[in-house]
Amino acid sequence: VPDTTPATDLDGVLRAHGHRVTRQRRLVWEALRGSDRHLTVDELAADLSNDVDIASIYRTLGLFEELGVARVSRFHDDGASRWESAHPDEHFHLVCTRCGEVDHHVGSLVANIRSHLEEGHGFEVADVDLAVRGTCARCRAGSDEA
Amino acid sequence: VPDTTPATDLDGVLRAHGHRVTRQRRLVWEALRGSDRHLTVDELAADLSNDVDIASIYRTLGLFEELGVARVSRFHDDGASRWESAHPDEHFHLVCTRCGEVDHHVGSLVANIRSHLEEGHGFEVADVDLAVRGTCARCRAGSDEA
DNA sequence: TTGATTGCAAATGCTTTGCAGCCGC
DNA sequence: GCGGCTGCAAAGCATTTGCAATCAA
Repeated sequence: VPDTTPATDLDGVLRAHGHRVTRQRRLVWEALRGSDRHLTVDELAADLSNDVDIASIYRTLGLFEELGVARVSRFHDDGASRWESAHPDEHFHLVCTRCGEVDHHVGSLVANIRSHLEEGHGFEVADVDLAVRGTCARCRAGSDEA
Repeated sequence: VPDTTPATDLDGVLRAHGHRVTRQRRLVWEALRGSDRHLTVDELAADLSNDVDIASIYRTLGLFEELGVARVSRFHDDGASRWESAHPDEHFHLVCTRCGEVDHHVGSLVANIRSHLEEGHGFEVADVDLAVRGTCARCRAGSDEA
């Protein structure tokens, strides 16, 4: 299910902030958008192995995050960050500890959290990062993927 | 505000699972419980510098997590894990990106998330990890801590 | 042309691991 | 005494950084 995100005009965003449009940035962007999964830097590097150096991938992802077009999470305990292109709908992550799958769950929940905190506690919410670990329906049904 | 957590019988928990009670495990446990903050391993190591080797701190924390008496989070983007003794009330973390403080927010929200997912989606929830980044009320009031 | 950006390689920092000696049981 | 634990030092990995060459504007 590639091309999850509505077409973001990467070139425009870059130029609007005074950054240059480079082949590498376009490639990283396409790799991010072309996947429906959360990608580790290693996975991105594998995709782009001969085209973009891993150091540039890191720098590019950092820039994308700054520009608000990409998002990181660290919900796996293997120490590796996972990236996705920024999604317009706020969502949270369902992490299955059995099969490793990470699903998005879109709903009003994140908005509820925001307003709850803004109104009740004077906390100005910038970013809600909600990860739920557990066992997904598929894994619960079939005992495992033996 | 030390001693946040109700007295957990560490010795009992360890023995119940066939682990040995050692001086180091007691010391790490006291250091964890004696702080109201989330501690990095470095901070723990500083507290216990001449008493417990850092490798043993890592191993001990891993064991504590397995036993359910300690909890890790990685909501700071500095790559360092932060530990706290397991709290009986489910809560989520308010991370102020201005002053770095991490507050707990206890409420029904986590329970809501649980039931929402269990009932609606067949997802068996093991662990809810909710981090909200933003600016705390104190930092919003006084411009900064200059 | 010019300075932002890249590639390469070295370095950093957190965390893990192998192993000999130690200590709880 | 036995086997689990610890300390020490040496890896392991993900990520960052210095620097000369490259390329977008």
